[in-house]
Amino acid sequence: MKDIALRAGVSESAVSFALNGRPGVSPVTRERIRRVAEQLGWQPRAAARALSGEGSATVGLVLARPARTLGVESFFLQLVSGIQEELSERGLGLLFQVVEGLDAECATYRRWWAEHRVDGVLVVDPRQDDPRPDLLGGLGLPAVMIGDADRATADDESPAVSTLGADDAGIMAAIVSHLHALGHRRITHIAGLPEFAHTQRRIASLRAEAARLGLTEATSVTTDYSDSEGAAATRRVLDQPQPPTALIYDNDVLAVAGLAVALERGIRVPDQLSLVAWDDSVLCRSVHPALTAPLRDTAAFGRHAAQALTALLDGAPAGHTQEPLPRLEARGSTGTAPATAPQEGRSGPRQTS
Amino acid sequence: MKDIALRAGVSESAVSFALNGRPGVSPVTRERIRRVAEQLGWQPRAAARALSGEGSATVGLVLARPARTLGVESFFLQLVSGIQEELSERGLGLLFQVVEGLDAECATYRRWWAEHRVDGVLVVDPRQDDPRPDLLGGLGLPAVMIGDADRATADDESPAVSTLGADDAGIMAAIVSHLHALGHRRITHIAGLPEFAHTQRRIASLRAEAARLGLTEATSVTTDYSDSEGAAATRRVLDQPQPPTALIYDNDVLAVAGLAVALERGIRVPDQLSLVAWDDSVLCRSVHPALTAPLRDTAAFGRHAAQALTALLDGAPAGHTQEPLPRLEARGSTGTAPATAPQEGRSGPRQTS
DNA sequence: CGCAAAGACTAAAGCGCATTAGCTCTTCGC
DNA sequence: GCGAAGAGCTAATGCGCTTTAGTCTTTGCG
Repeated sequence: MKDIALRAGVSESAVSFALNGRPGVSPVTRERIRRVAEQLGWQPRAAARALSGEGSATVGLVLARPARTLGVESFFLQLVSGIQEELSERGLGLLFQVVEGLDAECATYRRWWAEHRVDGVLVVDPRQDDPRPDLLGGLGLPAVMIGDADRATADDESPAVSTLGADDAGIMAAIVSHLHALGHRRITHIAGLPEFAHTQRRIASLRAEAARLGLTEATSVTTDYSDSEGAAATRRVLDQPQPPTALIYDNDVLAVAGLAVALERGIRVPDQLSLVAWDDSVLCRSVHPALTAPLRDTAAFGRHAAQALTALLDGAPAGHTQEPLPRLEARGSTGTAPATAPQEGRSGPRQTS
Repeated sequence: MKDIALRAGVSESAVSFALNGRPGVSPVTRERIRRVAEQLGWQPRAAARALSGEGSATVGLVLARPARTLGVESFFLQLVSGIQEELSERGLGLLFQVVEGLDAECATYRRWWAEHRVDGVLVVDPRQDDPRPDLLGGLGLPAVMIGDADRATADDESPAVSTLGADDAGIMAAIVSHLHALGHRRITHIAGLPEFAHTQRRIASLRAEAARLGLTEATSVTTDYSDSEGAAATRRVLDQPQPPTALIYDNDVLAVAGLAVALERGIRVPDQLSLVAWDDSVLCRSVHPALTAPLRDTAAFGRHAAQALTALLDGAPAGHTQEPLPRLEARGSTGTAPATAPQEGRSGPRQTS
């Protein structure tokens, strides 16, 4: 910067003014300085900038999931990819951290805050009684809860925390309607981790929809999102005396694992059993039969989250944004329910080809 | 820090010395300062630290893949997870960026370097005639090429660039041996992007192994790693007059897509066709039949990469590390080759159940 | 014509830490 | 007993940028 000032024959302050669009330099001087800076390929040093008032030009994202379930869902990289699109435009960096649990996640926020390493954070996997909005609100660290949050908390206490909602209820309604229209009356929902708020919302939505449609046999079982628990839960459910004719899985991995169990048992999909995956992904399209799934635009979701955060960083008040309802793409894994003979024993599990 | 100095009754310098383990303070004073600092929950501000000589305590990782193939492989998140384990211990942050292409990737390195935003970078997907080692070497930005690199370049020009090699040749040899032992004589390799160095190495290794074993029909076709190209390539290969009896896929997504094609055509796996996936993942274990795959410890791979980088940051000379050869896990997708009747027309494709 | 106000620019302070030079007091060696 | 050495600490400087408080010049207007 000193160089630029020297070569342009002005003071360092003038350079700073010129390059940051501040008033105090004539248009002609400004242009001259701009040219010199560009010629020298100058870029402000991030640390210096951060030290003198500006933020760190970085937002944080921490992923707290057991290692076992990491890296299986397409969801996160898609989300991050969308987040980046928005952040890059604003010249913001993304500080990324993978940790084991919630405590470590909170510790990470505290550290980032203390070190002034990030200007804000994006928070995923909202939970029931989530301590994070309060924590972040208390620290005054701008944040966006991705995938909704307890509204009660969000409203009162933490004006720095925005929320971005996915329409879990709407999606669940669409799925259940789809299955109901195909004649399914016994539906089981293989859900994810019970401590996640969206898991609870989905479970509640299933119950509500079932009530609305008069379905008496619509239940949810929770898993840890891992393939092994997905397979185990599927086995358990299919072993019931009156197994369901349709299964709803909370993510693609669970669904694929479930599909494998069905194939392994010689159960024909979708003739004998219909499957729905909550998240669409390459996975859902790759397996045979392809899995019916809601077509969420995850990258857009990430983009919107990043937008909500940048708005917050610009001083806008915290708010709530709702994602539009995605379309449910019917694929090969869902079909008309098998003829409902009252004595269902024969079409149950254990049909080894 | 001023606070700490005040409360401990010493100067700021003493605090700095004490907290950074520098000589110049008595043990008892040091302990007192430590206690006060802890009590106040003090953390050095990252920007200030970076400004005064220290590095930015951050390393960068940029992912340059077409959006289509993003977020499908478990590989990356696993890798990142391993990287983090190592970095966290050293208090280093990970700045993460997703871009569309190689040019954007290089631009990102330049910007990070100019802004002093990172102390070093981890580079994935080495390519043929890769411009990145030279670029990074030229900038003097410490870097680790993950998954080997052109040794020629690495040796001479860029003393700041280490390489971490995966034993592609060894894995390919193991796979081919496995298939050969099962009686397979016609093998096709559905590879990834041809511009990646490891793709070329795998192709070359297949050729070498085939020559060694006297296989005349061992070929490779390249794809962009996407499920659609994986499926398309599989169809094309199976449509040949003398289709192969075994397919080797360069990642899990390709393999799963290929498996779906086989199932769709009613080709029994592994009775009529054996499949091998290069990367193991939940995916490979979830589908039915489960896919034979080499059990690479991807998290360890990431850990080692991070270790190589921290070594570099500590001033160690650049070097090359080699990952151990992973074990090939035989699963349901590989079996003995179908009886090789000279007239093979019947067991070809188009067997609709 | 004189004075105020606006415009263009510079000097200097400060952000929070690390570091170097310097200062004081004790201890040791001869 | 006196100088040197060293331990324990403080004062001051600098990192590269932003920003505030000026300085100087020009312009407008009564």
